[in-house]
Amino acid sequence: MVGDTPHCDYLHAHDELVARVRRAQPDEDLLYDLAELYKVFGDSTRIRILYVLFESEMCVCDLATLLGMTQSAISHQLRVLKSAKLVSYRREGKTVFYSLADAHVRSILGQGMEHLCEEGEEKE
Amino acid sequence: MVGDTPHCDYLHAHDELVARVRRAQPDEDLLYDLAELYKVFGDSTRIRILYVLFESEMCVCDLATLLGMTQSAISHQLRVLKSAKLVSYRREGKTVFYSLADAHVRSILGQGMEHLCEEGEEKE
DNA sequence: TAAACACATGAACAACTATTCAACTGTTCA
DNA sequence: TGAACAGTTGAATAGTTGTTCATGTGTTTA
Repeated sequence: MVGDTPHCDYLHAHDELVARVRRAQPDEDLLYDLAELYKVFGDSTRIRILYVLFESEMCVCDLATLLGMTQSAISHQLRVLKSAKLVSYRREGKTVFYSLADAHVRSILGQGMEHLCEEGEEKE
Repeated sequence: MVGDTPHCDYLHAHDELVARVRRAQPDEDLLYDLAELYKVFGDSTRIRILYVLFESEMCVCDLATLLGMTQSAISHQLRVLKSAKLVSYRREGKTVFYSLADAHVRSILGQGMEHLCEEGEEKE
């Protein structure tokens, strides 16, 4: 799958650097899982759901109404959020209430928002 | 595009909540951009690139060697990272060195990793 | 100037993903 | 029990995306 990798002429000059960096890399599987986690945040429907739940727990139907989408679409996305452990839920009769799973979700969203809002300010 | 949205029977009972939450929502475009930002993190090749740059600035060729991929693939992904302002670069002769753009990138990666590593511990 | 090198880019293809539609749970209440 | 409701799920489809291959750009050096 890898084939012949490129090889810049002065790579040997960087050999030590490359080796050091390689040793410092986290486990490949961990990085894969990390990407999978961010992939979950990388959809505007899911982000909107998270931001609604940021304010209050809510049932599927109200979420659908609020976001102007079908229950089915919302439910599919909640499934993704649930399996990434970003939301939790409780059942109350026919209704299922979803809420944010933990504080990490809030802080991840916060960091991302900060990055967005500070763009264009830091070059001088 | 929206069609008829669902409407659970007791929605009227939640009207106030729904209205309050709706007012608290960030601008739709902002949430879209936020999702776009996370989408950039949501690919294992790009995550691996970021984690390499976490350790040291590096040229495209060394990145390709380190990750066992073609220059072209890396270059395409660097383009994505660049336009999301997650990496910056400097030219030195024929070579282009890439590095992490700012501290946000580090802290976003850190939060994500924390979330991953704490999974399974918080249920009791 | 021409060749060699590091990198960027456009088109094409394969793999993935979000939404829709239809059918299916599980709960309530008449 | 059975109808109505809230939510879930599977299959299908349209849209998106990552990699590859071929080519193009910009820099160095012979």
